[in-house]
Amino acid sequence: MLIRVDPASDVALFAQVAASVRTEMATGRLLPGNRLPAARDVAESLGVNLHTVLRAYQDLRDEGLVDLRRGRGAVVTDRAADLAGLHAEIRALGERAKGLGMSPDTLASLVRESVDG
Amino acid sequence: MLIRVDPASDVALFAQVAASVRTEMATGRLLPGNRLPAARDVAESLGVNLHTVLRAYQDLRDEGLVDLRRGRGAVVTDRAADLAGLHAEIRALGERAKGLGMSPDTLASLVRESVDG
DNA sequence: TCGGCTGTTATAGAAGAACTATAACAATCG
DNA sequence: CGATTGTTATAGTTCTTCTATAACAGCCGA
Repeated sequence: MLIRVDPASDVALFAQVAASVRTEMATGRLLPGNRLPAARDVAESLGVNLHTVLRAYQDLRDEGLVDLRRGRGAVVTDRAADLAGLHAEIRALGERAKGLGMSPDTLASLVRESVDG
Repeated sequence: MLIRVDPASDVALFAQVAASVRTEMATGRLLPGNRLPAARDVAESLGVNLHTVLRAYQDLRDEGLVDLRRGRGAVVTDRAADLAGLHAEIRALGERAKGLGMSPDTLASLVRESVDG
């Protein structure tokens, strides 16, 4: 479970945590049934507050990617497999964009509007 | 030039303006050499502040998508064609994600990490 | 050249989001 | 029971966003 965070990024900390987890799911390093590390552990290892990590976990729950229960932790749901199914396509797009020198923001913005538009 | 803005969105207003412009580029409705509407006009028609629109224009400039000069306005650069080149692929990915009931945030997050990762 | 249009810069304030800190609570599990 | 885990509550600080106003400086057409 690799969770990276860049305090200098313009992306909010909690969003970076959630993004890290999603990527772990998409790449198959985090499978349905697996449990995420305890929020308190992640918070300590990243040097951020407990609530920052919990906010990320709750976002993932709202997306249906994890089940949250006190005492039990955060468990990856079957829906996480959907992310893995898109991984190859996403990676191909990312490589093309990178080859054009396109910024992450630019591509992410286009993709976002492409989904809700 | 369609520039939409949703005050209730969690995406910042200036980011929504920039996203609208990028989408116009990607779909070919805004071509290299075209001039963007004056920031003051956009601000008035959207009911937002001049600076909010200018922040969007400056982000687009930082991405190399427009040239900004006082008195002349914001002119679309050749790099905007790169966006159009990715349009079909982005649209296909967006449709697949939409079919899975995936949120714009989820997909945009995965794509963002796929570029900088 | 003049006048209007354009982005640029400066300043300031209000509002909201993000992050932190602490603490108590409640479900789960060994 | 006791440790672990997410949940909720409260509060305060910091940062970003958005607004408002005003003056400035480059560009262009008449």
